[in-house]
Amino acid sequence: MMNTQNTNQITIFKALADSVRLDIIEYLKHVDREVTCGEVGKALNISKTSGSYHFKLLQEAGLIITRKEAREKYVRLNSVTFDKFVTNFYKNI
Amino acid sequence: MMNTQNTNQITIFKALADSVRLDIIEYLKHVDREVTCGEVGKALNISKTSGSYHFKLLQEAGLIITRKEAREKYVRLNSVTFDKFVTNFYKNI
DNA sequence: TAAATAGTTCAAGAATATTTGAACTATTTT
DNA sequence: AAAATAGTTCAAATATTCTTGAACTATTTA
Repeated sequence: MMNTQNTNQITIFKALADSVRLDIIEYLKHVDREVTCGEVGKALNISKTSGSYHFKLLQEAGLIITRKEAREKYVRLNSVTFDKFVTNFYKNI
Repeated sequence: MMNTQNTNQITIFKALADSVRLDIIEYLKHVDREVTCGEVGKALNISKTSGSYHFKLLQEAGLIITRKEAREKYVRLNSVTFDKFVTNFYKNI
């Protein structure tokens, strides 16, 4: 399996520069456990296709860790990357 | 004079999600003093118009402090905002 | 084994963001 | 006073990002 993770500052900032992805991150941070893409999508009202797109970008930026189990894909925040680059995370200040 | 500064997480991330603006920030961080837009533009090979656009976004995100003196506009990093939200800043990791 | 479920991929369309050049204001230099 | 310089604004062109639906793979359930 090839490594698709890209730990460039700009990749991370681009990944964070979208409200859908910030919603996802906020959700993952809040629940603080592994959840399926479907659960996140339902909770945040994101379509499957759009979710797939956004989870991919977050994963490529190294901001989430994903694991496929059978039909489902589990995601959780990658707190190593997240805490390294993101401080004072509040969606609204 | 109206306040155009917008301290939202997403505004900051969007401001950081562009290579021209990261170049500008890196430059300002490196020189560590007030410089004119013109100096930055020349050093980084950014056109006046494009520079004007990018400096505006950085200012609106609160990432730089600007001061107009006669013909020239001086800019410097706003380290309060920058240090609050950006840690481990290296353009390439 | 057929139907349902979870997620991906693709191409097209829509929305946003960036660049460009021309015209402009304001200031400084000649 | 004319020319040069520093920067801004605008609208048009271009580039990039995001959303959508259809078709797809793989797995699970009825």
